[in-house]
Amino acid sequence: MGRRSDHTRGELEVLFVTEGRRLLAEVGVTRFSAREVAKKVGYSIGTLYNVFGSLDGLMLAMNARTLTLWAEHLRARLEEAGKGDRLAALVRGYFEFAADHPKAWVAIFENQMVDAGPAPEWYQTHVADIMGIVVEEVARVLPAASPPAVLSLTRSLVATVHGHCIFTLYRAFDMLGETAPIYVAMERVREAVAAAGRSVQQGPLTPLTK
Amino acid sequence: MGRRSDHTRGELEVLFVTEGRRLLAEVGVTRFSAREVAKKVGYSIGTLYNVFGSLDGLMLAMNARTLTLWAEHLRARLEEAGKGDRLAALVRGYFEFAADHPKAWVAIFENQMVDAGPAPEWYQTHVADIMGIVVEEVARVLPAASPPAVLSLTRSLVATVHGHCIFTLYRAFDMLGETAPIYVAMERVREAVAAAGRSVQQGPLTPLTK
DNA sequence: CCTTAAATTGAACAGTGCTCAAAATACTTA
DNA sequence: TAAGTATTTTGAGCACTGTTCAATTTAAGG
Repeated sequence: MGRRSDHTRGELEVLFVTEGRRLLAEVGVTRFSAREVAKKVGYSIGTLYNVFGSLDGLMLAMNARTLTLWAEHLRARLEEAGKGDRLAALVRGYFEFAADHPKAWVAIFENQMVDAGPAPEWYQTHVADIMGIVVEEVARVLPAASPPAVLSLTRSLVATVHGHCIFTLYRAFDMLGETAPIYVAMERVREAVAAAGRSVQQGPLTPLTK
Repeated sequence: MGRRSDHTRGELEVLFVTEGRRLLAEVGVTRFSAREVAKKVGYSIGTLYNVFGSLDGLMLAMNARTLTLWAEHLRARLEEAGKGDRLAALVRGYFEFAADHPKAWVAIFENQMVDAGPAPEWYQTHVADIMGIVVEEVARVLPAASPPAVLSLTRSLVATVHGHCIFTLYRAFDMLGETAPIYVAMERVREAVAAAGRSVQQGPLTPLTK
């Protein structure tokens, strides 16, 4: 059927994503170039567009790979933590991965445009996988909490950690003094979990959803 | 001296920034075009580059204007709050402004690149102004806290609210259920302030900086 | 009016994402 | 093996981008 003998379609995808992520890590999302990726892989731009449809398509595939690596990192940190403070391990894993792959990490979020439609289902699967890791640990810490409450709290905890993480990476508001952001984020998480624990055992004074 | 009689340099800056922000609000940061701005204002690209030096220069000027409007919005909300819950007013103001000017708001943060140097001082002034608003209110709620503790807590509170705000705007993790993000963010802020209040009155059990 | 200095211009350059007729390749059938 | 068919692969071409800078236009001074 005319495919070049040396690579199947699936191998091609991997090639483009791998080399694309290498370039992304070098130059960042703004100076990223599909042409450059194609050149490094040794195929033409046309082939890249046949495989991914658009730059956004390639970006999505690369971000999915990043999400997979991120999930692996989190699971590894959890394994290390064992029966210790597993939530702290997750927070540390969040920060560590962002610090180790800053350009790839911000690409995940910067690509999410404000008015872009929802991501395709296969991509949302990757997101759900990572969130599932956190949900599981939050549920473990709050065994008496209802599943919706666990989901809501998880979302809030991730948002909290994300805010601290992104401010650290962007060096925003450094004028407010050099604090240990991981430690501070963990404090916020502990407080939120403690508050949720109280409202679970004595009935919610203030409901989590308004 | 050869300036076109109808506009001084300062007026030109305002013209470009105003029209630029209009375009930004329409098309967002990714499809923004300096040429388009110049065309709408009625000057050539060359003039735009004489005034701002680069696209980043124009972007910075536009973001500075956004920060000013944001600060005005926050102060207005504070005035409304009077002696009520002023921190809640700030959280509401944070979310409201982001929701009302989504494209301009994300531009403030997306433009902050990972490896870009620090912003020029005149720009940092605008950032410091907004942070000053929050610092003042945090200090008001925790009169016994030391200034460094107030700064550190402020940074953490803003990061927390920012995380919830950006997740809402990006519709990230919507699969975890539809919660009221403003309310949840306010819960996190209340918990953090309460915890800080406790550690102030009975001496910090765990120091804020590690 | 002529000189001088500043402001304004826009063609030109190197790059981008993206398309799609044509070429190259492989598989199938005779 | 040769011809025919189906599928990849290609890359010039299009419309755009940010950026530069010699040339032009404009205004002020003498």
